[in-house]
Amino acid sequence: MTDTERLPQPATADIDLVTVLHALGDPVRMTLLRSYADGAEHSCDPRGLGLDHLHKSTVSHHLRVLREAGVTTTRVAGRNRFVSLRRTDLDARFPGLLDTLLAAAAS
Amino acid sequence: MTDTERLPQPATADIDLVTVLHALGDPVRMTLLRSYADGAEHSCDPRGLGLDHLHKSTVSHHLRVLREAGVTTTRVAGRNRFVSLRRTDLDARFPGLLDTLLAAAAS
DNA sequence: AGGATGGGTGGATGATTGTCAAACAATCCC
DNA sequence: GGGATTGTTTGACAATCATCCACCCATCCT
Repeated sequence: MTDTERLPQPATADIDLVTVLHALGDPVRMTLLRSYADGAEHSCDPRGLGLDHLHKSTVSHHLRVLREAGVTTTRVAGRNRFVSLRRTDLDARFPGLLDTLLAAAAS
Repeated sequence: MTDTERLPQPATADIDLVTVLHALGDPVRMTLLRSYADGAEHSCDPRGLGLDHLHKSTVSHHLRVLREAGVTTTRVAGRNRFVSLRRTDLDARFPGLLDTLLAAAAS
C-alpha cells in the first residue's frame, strides 16, 4: 500500500460551486455521478454503466473533469485507478448539495 | 394587463436536471440567480448586479439560457421584460435543490 | 523477456458557447 | 411624428468542449 497515491485534486476549501455545476451539467458525467453514489470505489472502465459507446479516452477525460472540480477522488494502485465520490468533502463544503442532487437525479 | 404574456419556457415536468446544472455552471448566470433569489421581478438591465461590463445582448443571451432551462420566467409588459425565479416550479420538480444551491452560492 | 491489461496523452475535428457589434422591433413620451 | 427607452436578433469570432484515434506508459502475469 505504500505505492498508493492520489491524482491531483482541489482542496476541500477550494471546491468552487460553479465549477462543480459545470462538471455535472453534462449527461455523461451525471451518469458517472449516479454510479458513484454508492460510495464504493470504481475502476475507470465504464462498461455496465450504460456508457459502452464511449471511447476509453473520452471516459478518461470526463473523469478528469470530475476530479479537477472536486467531485471525485482517484486513488492509484498499480495499474488500476479507483475512483470514488468525495462525499465527506462535498458535504463539508456545500452541506446537503450532494444528497439533493442525487435525489433530483433519481427522479 | 391584457397585453401581459410570458416568453416560452418548459413545463414544470419537462425541466431537466442536467440542463439546469448546465445553465448554472456559468459565473454570469450564477450571479443572475443569486440576484433573483429575492423572489422579486427584475428588469433585463444588469446594472447594479456587478455585470456592468457585459453587453446588453450578452445578458439577453444568458437570460434566454436560464429561461429555456426552466430556471426563470419572463413576463412581457410593454417595453419591459420582468424576469423572476420559478421557485414554486423548481421546488415541485426538484425539492430542496434551489435552497441548497443558493445556500452553497452564498458561502 | 514478452505479452496482456488498465489507463493516460496528444493531436485532430466538429459542435457548442460567450462575447461584442450593428441592426432591428416594439413601446413610451413629448 | 420623432426621439428615447428596453430588449431581441443576427452575424462574426475566438475559446472551450466532447469525441475519436493512435500511441505511449506502467504494471501484472506467464
